[in-house]
Amino acid sequence: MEKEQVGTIRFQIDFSQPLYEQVLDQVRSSIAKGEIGLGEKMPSVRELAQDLKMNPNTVMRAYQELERDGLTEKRRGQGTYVTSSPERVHIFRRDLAAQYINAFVAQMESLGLTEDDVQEYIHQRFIAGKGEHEK
Amino acid sequence: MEKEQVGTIRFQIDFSQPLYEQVLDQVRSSIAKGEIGLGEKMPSVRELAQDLKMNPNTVMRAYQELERDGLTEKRRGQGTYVTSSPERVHIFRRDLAAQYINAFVAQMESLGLTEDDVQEYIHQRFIAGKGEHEK
DNA sequence: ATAGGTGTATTATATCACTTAATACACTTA
DNA sequence: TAAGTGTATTAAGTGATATAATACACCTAT
Repeated sequence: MEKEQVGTIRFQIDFSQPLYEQVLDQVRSSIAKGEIGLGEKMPSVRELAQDLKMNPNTVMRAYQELERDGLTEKRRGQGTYVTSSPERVHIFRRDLAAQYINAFVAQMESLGLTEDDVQEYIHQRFIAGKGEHEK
Repeated sequence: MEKEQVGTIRFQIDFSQPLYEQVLDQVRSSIAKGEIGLGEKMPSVRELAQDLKMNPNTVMRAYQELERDGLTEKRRGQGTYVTSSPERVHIFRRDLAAQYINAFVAQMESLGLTEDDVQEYIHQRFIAGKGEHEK
């Protein structure tokens, strides 16, 4: 697993998934968790591409999706900035969470599991995940 | 969405995901929910391929994965049968559920959500899903 | 004005996963 | 023997992903 720190953002890139998708997910996560501050300047397309050893077009694809998410804003000739609106981040988090949950519940139902089963599993899983940091 | 009934199994095939994966998931679900009985005979590779309008090789790929799951057994020259072992089905359901949950919890944590957030969301989602049948 | 940094667009090329098609073989049952 | 099983092989086509090489319009600092 490639581990790279670019500005405020930590990246772990591998080849299990499309590169643009990994960049997208990890920047989304950094913004959602507040690891990158609101209004902060993002690395330029070329800079990030060079640091992550990938093509500028690939990074571009992730950046365009971030703007569609409402998480970033482009300023012509200047660069890309994290949105200054806490609401935008909140809305994004809520929407994506809903999307993840729908998919997850569908998976659970396809296995014939009930809500109680799921709640219990989730609880166990969160307990198990305690204290696991930077493994 | 293509809707096909083949023997005891209902299929809904589209082009959003790999075909072999959709076949795999839907047969897994049918077995996990007990919609196909233990020991029951599966449609032959060629028959299912014809009914679902896809290539036998594609169906084969799904069938081989099903056997690796421990959900089916092949009898040379005869056909493919659902396993007669309830334990196998149980183990499969538990393992796959754990896998789904790990991925899901990772997604939730990447959005900075806590266990309480998740439990509440799940609860709401299950309530919302009540009464939605055969839409 | 110029140089260098922004995001963006285009064209070409390469690779890989997925899918289909056409056969062929060994096995089992009627 | 004939028909139906799973399986294997080879060839071909398609689309998503990624890279490479350029080019352009915009902004800012020198």
